[in-house]
Amino acid sequence: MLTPDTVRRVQRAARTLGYSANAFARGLRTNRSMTVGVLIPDLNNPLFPPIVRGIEKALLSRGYTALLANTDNDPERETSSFSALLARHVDGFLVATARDNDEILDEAARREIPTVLLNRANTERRLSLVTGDDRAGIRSAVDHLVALGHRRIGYLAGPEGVSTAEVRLAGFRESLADRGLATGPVVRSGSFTEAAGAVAAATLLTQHPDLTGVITANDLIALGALRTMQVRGLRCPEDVSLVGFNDMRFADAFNPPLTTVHVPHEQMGAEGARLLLERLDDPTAPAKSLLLPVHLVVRASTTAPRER
Amino acid sequence: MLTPDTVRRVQRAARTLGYSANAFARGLRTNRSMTVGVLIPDLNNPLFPPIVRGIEKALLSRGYTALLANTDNDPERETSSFSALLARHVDGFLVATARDNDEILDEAARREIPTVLLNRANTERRLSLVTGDDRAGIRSAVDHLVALGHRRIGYLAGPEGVSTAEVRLAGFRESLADRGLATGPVVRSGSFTEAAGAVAAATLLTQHPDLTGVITANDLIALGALRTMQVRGLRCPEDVSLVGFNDMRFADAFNPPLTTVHVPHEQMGAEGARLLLERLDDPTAPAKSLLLPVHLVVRASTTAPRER
DNA sequence: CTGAAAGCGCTTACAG
DNA sequence: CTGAAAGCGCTTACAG
Repeated sequence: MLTPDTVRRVQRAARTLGYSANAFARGLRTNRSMTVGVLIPDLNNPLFPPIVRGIEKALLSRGYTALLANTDNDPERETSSFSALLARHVDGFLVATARDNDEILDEAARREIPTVLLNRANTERRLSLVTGDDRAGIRSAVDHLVALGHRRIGYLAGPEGVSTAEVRLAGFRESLADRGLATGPVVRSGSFTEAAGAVAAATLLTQHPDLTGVITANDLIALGALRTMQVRGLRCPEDVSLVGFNDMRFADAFNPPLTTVHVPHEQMGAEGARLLLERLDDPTAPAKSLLLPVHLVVRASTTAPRER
Repeated sequence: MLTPDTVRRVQRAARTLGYSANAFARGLRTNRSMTVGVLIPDLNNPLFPPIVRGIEKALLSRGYTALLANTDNDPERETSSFSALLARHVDGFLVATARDNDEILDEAARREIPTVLLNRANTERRLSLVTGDDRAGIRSAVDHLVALGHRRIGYLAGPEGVSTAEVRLAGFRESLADRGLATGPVVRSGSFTEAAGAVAAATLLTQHPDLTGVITANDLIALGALRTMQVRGLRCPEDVSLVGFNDMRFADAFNPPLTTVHVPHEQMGAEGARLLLERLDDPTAPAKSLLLPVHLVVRASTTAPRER
């Protein structure tokens, strides 16, 4: 018979000696690793570190550790990182890589590993996910420009086949239609990067020199557009007003500070982790979609259109 | 007797069936996890994602996986993350958290877990490390301002007890002395952040309104200084020239684009991982210090001092 | 309620 | 050279 006192003394001894159960032996026996795989497409994009932070905070309190893999938007690295995580017996996945028709999602489903999507919409699968309300975000950007008096508004879209790009583009078209405005010109940026955004902006501004406002699918594309405008001697916002998306870190330090749609990324990570923990606790829990509210942050890159 | 052909067929079958050895069982037996713990002080600081990327690239090819922990510069989270990594039997540590007198380093040494420091100098321990050549970097910043004609140069230092802060500050004082200039005024920023940098810049510029040039211990502090100058109606570079450190992502997008010292962070991560792999392959390998070359990138935040 | 025993899936030292 | 056996350190089903 162990007295409570004995229990306490043993626990204290264990602590002072730095004992902790061997994770290998435990995992081998229980088939659980207390580990979650996190797939991030581009850690250098400032939108992702806050997501990772939210994830880590939510997992840590429950004794889980995040295994982070940065795929650099490279399908091959995505596959090999995914395999490495599988081999380490992660209990679940948080997936922020954004390609549609993703075979890693099929594989996770086949192995019945709980998976939650972050910052990307669902495809046909029944997976839990957390996104910002992209449609409402783009709508607030359109409303802002229209309220300032803009009527000729262009759009720099994200790459094809990426769900956030598609939702935001659809939101742009809908919002203009709802306002009774003709569909503005759209140019796709080849990727969510500054370089691709600069190229796309050059095309858009050359083909449509009459535009007074441009909305972009994310802040990096907006930054590329700023650069293109500068090269061409176009002033922002006097000649063209510009709106970004994400309110990523440093968007307020650009020249000019960028009007953009704020997305609560740290919360996104935390909520995603929480949804995953629910599934880990109860594998029969139903899939959920969480849509986080977003809001426009008005800075100096937008103003009323110049008279022409 | 297994023919080579049989071997091949078995291997193929294993591959198609998706077999991979159970990592728990292997770890239990071999006491190796093929896993490396990475401690990062602040993933939201753009200097760290490239380091992580370099680490991951170098580890992946050798079959190791990085377990990333972001400590938010919080000693408590550092300790708990470190314990979580220990419990997962990481084979080694890459440590970029920068507090001096770090008990986690003692603990790693006690357990004989190979450890490499990134972006921070050694304390008394005999550990391998990789840093940028901070001294030379600050010297190039001083030389640049002096060559432009500046004589009254101030310095915004990093927080006390952080090795990079101390080395760069010493470099500033040395460089001025070597140039035969009086030591310029120094104000410490409470942390390597924009907010703390803004506060420190306010103090420096109030106490020394005659300064024509300011060098900062990192780009975030410089960004805070830019903000303070803007609030006070001081123009950069016309009134005060400003130099950052790190050449972090987006330093070229600031207003004005920041003159700063470029540090090869991705290479830093990769070299650090390589040093760690050396130790893992041969625990008797001697400790090495790697000093990576840096260079000044001149942008629009520095110019010749105004006549007064 | 308690304690001994089996077994998770590997690797490796050892017998044949 | 080959193959069977032991054992890593846990957890848990089971006998007492």
